[in-house]
Amino acid sequence: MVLNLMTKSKVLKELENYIKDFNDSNDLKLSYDTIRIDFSKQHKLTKIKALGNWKKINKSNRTIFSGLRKKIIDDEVTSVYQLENYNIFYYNSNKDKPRYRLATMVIFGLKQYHKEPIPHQKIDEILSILKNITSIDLCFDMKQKPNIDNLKENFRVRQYLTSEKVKTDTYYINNPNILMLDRVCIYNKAKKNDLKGRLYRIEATISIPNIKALALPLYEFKDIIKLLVPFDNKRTRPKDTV
DNA sequence: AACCAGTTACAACCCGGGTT
DNA sequence: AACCCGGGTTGTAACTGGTT
Repeated sequence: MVLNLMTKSKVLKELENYIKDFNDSNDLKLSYDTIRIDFSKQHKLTKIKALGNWKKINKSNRTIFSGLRKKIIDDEVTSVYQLENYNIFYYNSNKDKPRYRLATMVIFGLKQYHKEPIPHQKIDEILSILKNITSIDLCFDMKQKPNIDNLKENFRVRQYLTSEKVKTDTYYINNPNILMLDRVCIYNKAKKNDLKGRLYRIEATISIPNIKALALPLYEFKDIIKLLVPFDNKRTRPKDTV
């Protein structure tokens, strides 16, 4: 199958414009790092497979599954495939048992400093086929150390412990009680990716029930960021944003 | 600009058989 | 038995073009 030249997919363009408008009018810098798309494989899979070489991933590979960032997915995932060496995966689901036709595409690592990003054309190709976005991760990067104590006054915050019960500087709000804002994660990005200097990331997982009526809880996310970062008086944005 | 009818595109649905 | 996937059909939203 010959891939024709594709223009940027409509859904991605609309999402980017939506975020850009918010950023411009709020003097903020939010970026999307992850895109997830639930889809039915029927009539879609042949086109998806034609995009390149898909490798089957052993389900016991924990690092891959943590990359998918979904709670309790083990039970509903039957198999995982990766597109070449890109951060592009789809996992087959058994949620619609006994039909086994649902899958979720996950494209992540779109806002990175230590690694070449996924070619934008690949993302466009996928979205031109699937024509939907089910959820995204938005992130806000900064050099200041986030003020977790301040956040604790307003939300139930959990500190991530390793399997040996060692405390880390990763924190979660697993249930922010905000419509469409499923989860917030705050972590030391520099440490995670072995970067020089200081870099912290605030990340929000946002579900998109209807891509045609795009309405993201961005003001709510901004309020959470404000709790974590001392804002400058004259500007609405932290001084040393990345 | 508003209306409608016919057409197109695609998601949703059921079926059934292949593979692990 | 659990998993995987294509064929075929149907419902419907989006688009097209002609008429008032």
